[in-house]
Amino acid sequence: MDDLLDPELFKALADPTRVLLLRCLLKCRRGCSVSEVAECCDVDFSVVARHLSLLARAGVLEASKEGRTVWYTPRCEYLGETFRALADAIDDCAPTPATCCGSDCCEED
Amino acid sequence: MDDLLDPELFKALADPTRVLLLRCLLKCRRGCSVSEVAECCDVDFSVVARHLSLLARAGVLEASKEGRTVWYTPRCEYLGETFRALADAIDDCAPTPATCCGSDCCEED
DNA sequence: GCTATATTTGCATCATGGCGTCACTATCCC
DNA sequence: GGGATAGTGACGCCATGATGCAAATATAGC
Repeated sequence: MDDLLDPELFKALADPTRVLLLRCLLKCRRGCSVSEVAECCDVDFSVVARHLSLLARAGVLEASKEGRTVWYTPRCEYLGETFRALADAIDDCAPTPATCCGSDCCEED
Repeated sequence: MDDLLDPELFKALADPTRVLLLRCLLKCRRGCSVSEVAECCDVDFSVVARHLSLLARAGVLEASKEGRTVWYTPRCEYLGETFRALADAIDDCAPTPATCCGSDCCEED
């Protein structure tokens, strides 16, 4: 759980522009170059390039350079697994019949 | 998918302090007051109160006032469902055999 | 080498967000 | 009512981050 609730991943997905770009790439169902993705929204090209680079660094996208162009692809498998594991972990914390750890409930491991 | 990839939810989970508080509440497996949660970390009490309020506004926590104290509980069911639906939606976008929409791949609905 | 194309990087600007302090409100107990 | 406790709200400070522009880098084709 402590690994799954990773602020860094959420930070990458916390910006509307980045989410827009990711949605674009997900719908695309194939690798897209920076130039292609940049057509999704009307921010500057350099901004798109930076956002994609950040998403790749966060593990959301995979980047593969081919000549002058960089192809970005969503890491669907990783993302799917991560969010599903997170969902499972959260479910495990669901309100069972009064399972309370008492006053030490706030200790970190 | 467009609803599931919600920057607002991710924004709420993008701060390390907030994630710490949420982890605390998840481990707790019961409602906690602001004061209790505030013992998790060493930021100011008012900061914790603000973070919890924000998490509640984002749908991550549920708040219920009882006298002077406010009890915060993680919305496990909502969160579990949301992340699982997100995982499913992402899986659906996984690289099937060369399913490409051509040059219009970046259109928004 | 020269030029065009694809992307990255540096810089300045501006907005957002996290934090602490303090004042305020609400509620409980005497 | 008066004092203590629980939480909220209003500021100001500071760090981070999103953006656009322009220069720099990398690579392909000639």
